[in-house]
Amino acid sequence: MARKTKAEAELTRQQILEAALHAFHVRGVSRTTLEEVAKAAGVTRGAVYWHFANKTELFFAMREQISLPLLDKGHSLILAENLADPLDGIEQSILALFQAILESERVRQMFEIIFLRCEYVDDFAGVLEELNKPGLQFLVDAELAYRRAQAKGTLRDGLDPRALAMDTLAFVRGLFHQLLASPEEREWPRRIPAMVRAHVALRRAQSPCDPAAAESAGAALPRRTRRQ
Amino acid sequence: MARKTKAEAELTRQQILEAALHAFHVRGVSRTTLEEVAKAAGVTRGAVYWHFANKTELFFAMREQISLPLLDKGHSLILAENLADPLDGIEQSILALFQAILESERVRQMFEIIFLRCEYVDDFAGVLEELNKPGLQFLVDAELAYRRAQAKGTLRDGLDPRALAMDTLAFVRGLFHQLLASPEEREWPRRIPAMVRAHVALRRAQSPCDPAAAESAGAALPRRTRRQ
DNA sequence: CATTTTACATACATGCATGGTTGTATATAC
DNA sequence: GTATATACAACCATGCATGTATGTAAAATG
Repeated sequence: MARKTKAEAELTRQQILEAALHAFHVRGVSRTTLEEVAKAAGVTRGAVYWHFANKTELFFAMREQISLPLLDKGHSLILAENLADPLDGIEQSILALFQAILESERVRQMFEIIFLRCEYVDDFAGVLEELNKPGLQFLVDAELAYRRAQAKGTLRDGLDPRALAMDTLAFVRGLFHQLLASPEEREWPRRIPAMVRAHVALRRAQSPCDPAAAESAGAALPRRTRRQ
Repeated sequence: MARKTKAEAELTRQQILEAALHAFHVRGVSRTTLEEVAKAAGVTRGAVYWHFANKTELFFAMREQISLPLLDKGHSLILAENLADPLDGIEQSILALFQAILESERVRQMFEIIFLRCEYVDDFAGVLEELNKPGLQFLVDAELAYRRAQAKGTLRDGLDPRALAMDTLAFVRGLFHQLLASPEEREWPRRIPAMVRAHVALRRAQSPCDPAAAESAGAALPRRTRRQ
């Protein structure tokens, strides 16, 4: 057919990416055919091969487009300056991540593809390291946040920031997978914020030997009003 | 060729399962060809099709054979009676799970296949529910264990057993995925037990206003001697 | 000992996904 | 305004994975 203008070409590129997202989500990465992607995007395989060298590059492009903004936001939230309590930064960044998944169909589908509909071998083995990088970044950021909280006295005594960071990372990752593995559960929007807050609350300092304070700080489902 | 005796047939069945484990691990489930499995097992595709209807059934059989014993062991450990502290049951069952992965190549490969080399669509969508079942079981068991600890006074005050169980499940699942995602890390054998013990230690009761006790109970890397 | 069933190996038919090639009409550069 | 690069569509060749059908020799059955 006729040649398209640059803007139109970019549009079909986006349509192909969007079609790939849905196709990968429904059929899994390896079973999806570029023919399916093309048809869903309203083009032929020729167009797909024009914009992307092969299925692997299409996958990487799709993933990158959706995940990069999320990582930036999380990183900036956790280490936000001028926080009354650095633990709030940890709490907020985790909450933001899960809210993004709960609110955006696209984001959730992308993560479902990455964690449940992709086989990490051959070309895709490299993605694993990519997936670890945000985790390592969170580990560093969280440890620093915990250390700041320790300095400010908002962290419980006797806890090691590094160990806490690893524990929190495991918690986030696990909750992540639980959410992705059972997306039909309608309680998540209420349950997840409660679990995240309970997780952080376990680590907050409590006035020693003050029963009232201990109760509010250690409660499993604290109804604290959000700061900031 | 010649017909084999029943014992020999069972042996080739096991060889096929073993070959499938390795093939799935190296090439991913969807990319592995039954021809590859057959060749690795020293038979032809005819033998594979004789013992298993198709790749899906082969996958299920492989998974079931390895995972069933693990689930039984974990369940019995967490709810073991006559424990001085029910929290030790939680700790021990989690430790046993990770030890199984760290010690057995077969077990680790099986989990890597399940979590990193399989796409959960079509025939395999049902596996997701299977994967959730152990989690739900652990949730029930852990909540009960936390409740028992609460009754015995070994649990910190102000904590909700149900919320704790969900938190611990998320922690275990997350640590699980971290371990599987970076198996080359040689520190896991030391790090994981420390993290598990630190996780449980955060929830143990501490004698209020006793600095010495608080320090030992809340320490991030407690060197407690194992009970039982 | 005759019959049947078992435990495979071998061969065949089918479909489909991939990658490459070619064609082409138009936007863009000069 | 001409030349060239662009943005695809259409066509083709190849290979490979699956499933099934058939062959077969020995074990199991009675």
